[in-house]
This record gives sequence, structure tokens and C-alpha cells, in this order.
Amino acid sequence: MIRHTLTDLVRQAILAAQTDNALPAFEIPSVEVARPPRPEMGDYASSLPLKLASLAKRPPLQIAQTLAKYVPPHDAVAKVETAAPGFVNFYLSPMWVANQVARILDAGENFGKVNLGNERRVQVEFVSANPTGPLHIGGARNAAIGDTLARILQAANYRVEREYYLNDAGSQIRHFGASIYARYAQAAGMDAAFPEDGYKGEYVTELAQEILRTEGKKYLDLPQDQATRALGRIGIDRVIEQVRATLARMRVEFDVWFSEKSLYDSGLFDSLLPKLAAQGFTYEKDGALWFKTTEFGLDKDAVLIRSAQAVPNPEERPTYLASDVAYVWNKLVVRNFDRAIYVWGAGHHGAVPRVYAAAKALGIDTNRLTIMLYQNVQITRGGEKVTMSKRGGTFVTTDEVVDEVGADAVRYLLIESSADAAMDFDLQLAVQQSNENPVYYVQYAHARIASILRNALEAGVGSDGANLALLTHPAELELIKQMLKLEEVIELAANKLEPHHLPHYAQELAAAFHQFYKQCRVLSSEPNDLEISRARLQLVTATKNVLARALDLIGVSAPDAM
RNA sequence: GCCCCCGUAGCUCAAGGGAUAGAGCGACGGACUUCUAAUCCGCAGGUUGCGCGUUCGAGUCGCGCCGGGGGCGCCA
Repeated sequence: MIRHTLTDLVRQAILAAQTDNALPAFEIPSVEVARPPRPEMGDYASSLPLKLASLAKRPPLQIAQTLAKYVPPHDAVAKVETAAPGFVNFYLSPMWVANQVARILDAGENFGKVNLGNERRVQVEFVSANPTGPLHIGGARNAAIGDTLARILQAANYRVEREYYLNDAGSQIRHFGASIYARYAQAAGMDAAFPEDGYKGEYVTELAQEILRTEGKKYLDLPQDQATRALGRIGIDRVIEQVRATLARMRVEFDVWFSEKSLYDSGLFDSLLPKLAAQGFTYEKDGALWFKTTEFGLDKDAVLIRSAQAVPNPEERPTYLASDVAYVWNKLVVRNFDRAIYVWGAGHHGAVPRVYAAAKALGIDTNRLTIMLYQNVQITRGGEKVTMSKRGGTFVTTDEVVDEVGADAVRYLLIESSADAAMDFDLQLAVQQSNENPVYYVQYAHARIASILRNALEAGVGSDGANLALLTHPAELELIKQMLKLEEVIELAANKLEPHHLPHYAQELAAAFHQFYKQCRVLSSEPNDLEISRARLQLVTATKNVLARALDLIGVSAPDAM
């Protein structure tokens, strides 16, 4: 990556200057090379002299000038300049830039990959929405963020597994079953009371009717608690299928669907309790088992297993925290992932310190786990809030949003904002804007290139052995430089776990192409233009690859025609 | 009361402690007899919520306010 190359050159320049006594001896701090705000400041710049001023006890500009003099020559660098108050500016060689097209074409689908992960195994666990109803928009944002993150980490040379954690333990399943039971009985013509805090959504009625259709009335013959349990299980299985299908429409596929219940059925949770107890991290009070989270800096202890008085059914006594304890052990010890990334809605942020406490109590290095939070997303329609409640049954499902807006636009819009920012997803706007939508801007660039390539094929113009040195137009060079940026963007997004950089990058790349397209004609009827046409065909082929790559990382399709 | 996130152009949002804070949408004015006008070019739009501090340098870091959102259960 050119930015790393320049970083090395700066480091070498410092060493050479020190050897020559042009600079005093000091320990070199980490070198940063970045893109300056305006093109007349070069392609890359370092502000290191400003930081070195106190170490070297010299004015920053003088340090910059010294460094500029000592930067070793390099193919990629045409010139090195200095600027007040202490910048070193690098200008790339146009010839070197033009030749990068060959490297991009050679790399093909691998272009942009960087080696941050070194093939380490990372698990990204995301969505993990309760399987008691259709996926809502928050789940969609989670899916878009988690899956894009997974794609980015793959591009950063991590071995990635995508996991959906199924909350199939605890009492909510029974609640869900009770709701289905009531609707089921009603559908069978009986007068059944609906539970007060039941799941009121229309989908429960539909689910119950479907079960009645396919399985008949047999559950009415069972004792009610047995029937409730069975119907809850069937309901969850069907909802999971539905959620899986919804996610597939968004191009999100999981490697593992992990059952929370299995943490107990396997005996894992029970086996961990003695470990915690032996270190004095648990105690009993009021019939419940408590976890001493105060040992880890929290202001309150938390219940692991609720008391028999509070919860009659032993299976429903472990709390969410109990599952978290067993799950983090399962991830980082049993399955031994190098890293585990959790993608959680900000509403769960209160649980974050408890998971860290659990990991610490179990002797797990907390650097191996990252809990990434994203802020709420709210559906609006023409600026009006659409209230969302799974139990209340009033919500717009992700399926409906995908129906209205399309999977590409949904993913793009959900990824576009930083995860830290709460966002409104306005259905009216998303649909109405669809022609001016940023996602189409990028896709259109891809389609335009595909069209050019079809025309070239028809005209019999090939690009083998083209002379890339002919690519000297500013719009051509700018386009290539934008392509080179993909590597930097992947590195940044993977390091900081910030997927939103990708849509912004795709936007810039598409803009560079559209500008090129306006200024530079690829195909021409002039015989004299043949050689430049051939070089430009390579250029646009490379651009098409990079656009497709950027879109793929976001999980958006790259159409050949629009 | 305590904790987390946010506050940047009319709107939606970017900005890796660095140089004159950038895009898109919307407004206005232009550009298709040749590769897709879902495009391009131009113009307008800012006391980065307020204050104090750290720093050679703050939208970015710290503290305190103001405003919006969310969280603090033997719920999940």
C-alpha cells in the first residue's frame, strides 16, 4: 500500500538525517502519512515535523526541509515539497499511478485486501433478535452492520464466522407459546383468553391459523402447559425460518445458528459455576445466586440464578447474564476464537460491563472481545414516527421495507451513517428518492462501464497489451488514485470496526468515474484514437472491478445494466 | 440521581489531533446529433449547541452547562 510505503520513506529519512547529524538523536514516534485536504498540497502529506519540533528542538519547517532532503528516491514519488508550518508533501509520479492499473487488474477480486488479521479466527455474532416475531428495522440495521463488518474483516485477512445467537431459553418462549395457544384455540372456534402481556401482532394469529391448518386440532387435547410448550417450539421454528428468509433477501447468511438453550442442555453453564464460586465471585442471597460484579467495578451485583420463590420453573431461573457467562466461555475457550465481536443495539449497553466482568472472572483476556454498539434506528413515514413494539404488534417489518425500498438501497442506507448516530429511516423518502439515491449513483457507474465494455466487444476493440503510459489526463489519474484508496479504506474500517466508510468511499470512486466519463471518451471512431482507447478500456475494466468490490463489501449488487 | 450515544450548511450525514470544515439531497443557472442525462459543470449556503481548558495546532481530547435519544429489574 502506497501510504505504508511513504510512511517507511519518512522513517528512513529521519534515520538517515540522524546518522548524518542533520537531526539530533531521539526516539522516532509513530509516523503518520495522510491525505491532505487539497490537491495542491500533494497526494499524501505528513505532519510529523510539527510533532518532532520539541523532540528535535528545531523549528518544524526546518525539520520538514531536512526530511524532504533525506527522503530516499522511489518510483512512486515524483516530488517532495515542504509547506508551512511544518508539512512534508508527497506528489505521486503520474507514470507510476498509470501503471497501477495493471496491478489492480492482476489482483482482480483480491484487490483491496490487506493483512491485518493474519488469518486469525474471528467470530462476528449479530442480529440475534428474539425469535418471537418478524425482524424489525433495528434487526435490519444490526444485520447490515454485522454482515458488512464480516465482509470487511474477511478482506482484512481474518477467518470470519457469522453467528446468530438464538434466544430459545427462558420464559419468553412460554409467553410466546401462550399467545399462539390462545390464537390457535380461537381459530379452532373456542373462546380462549389472550394473555395480558402476550404478543399481540397479527402474525401470531396467522401463525396459529397455519399450525391449525397443517397440524390440526391435536394440541387442544393436550394439557395446556404441554400444548403451550409445543406450540412455542413450533412457533419459534417457523419464525426462525421467516427471519432466515428475510436476512437472505438482504444477502445475509449465517454460518452458525447458536442455541442459547444448548448452553444449559450441554451442562456448560453448570460446569462454570464452581469456577466462579471457587474465586468467591458468587454468593447466595434471598434464595438467588448472585454474581459479584462489584468486584469488577460495577455499582451493583447482578443475579445469575433467580430464586425458586420468584420463578417456579427451574429451567427459567438463569438470567440473561447466566447465558452471557456461558456464551463468552463457549466462544473464547471452547471454540477458541481469537476474537469475538458482538454487535448489539445500544439499548443493551447496560449489559456490556457485565459481559466484560464475566470474561474477567473466567480468566479470559478481554482484549479478545469487542462489543460494538449501534444506536437506534426508527422508521418514519413522511417525517411521522411509526411506533414499534413487538409485543404490541405495531411495527413495520424488514420484509415490508425491503419490498418497498429494495435490498440494495436498504443495506446502503443502513450502513451509510456511523453506528454511533441514531437514525431515522424514512420510508417515503427512501422510495421517493430512489432515483436520486446514492446507491444508484454508484451502481450506475458500474452499469455505464459494463455498457462501454459491451460496445468495445461489439466493435472488436480489445485492450491486451495496451500502453498504460498513455493515461495522463488529470481525470484518469484521479480515478486511479481513488481506486488505490480502497486498500486504505478497508484497513481503516477493519481497524476501527466502522463499516460506514465504505459507502462514502464508493460514492467518491463513482464520482471520479463519472467525471472521467464526461471528460474522456473511451471508444472512438477515429483510427488515431485506438491506442488511447485500448489503455482506457483497461482503466475502466479496473474501475469496474473496484466498484464491484466496494459494492460487494457493502452487500450491494453491481448491475451490468440499469 | 448515575451511565452511554448524538448535536457540523435549509434537510440527511462525512471529516484517522493538522493546512482554507466536505459530500449528497433540496434551491437557483447551465451542458446530450458520438460510449447510459439515474450523469456532468457552475452558484448559493457555516460563530461545528454554549463556555472554560489541554496543545505549536481542537469539529475531534478534558471539565462544566444546554438540548435530543437510549439505558440503569430476581425482564429479555
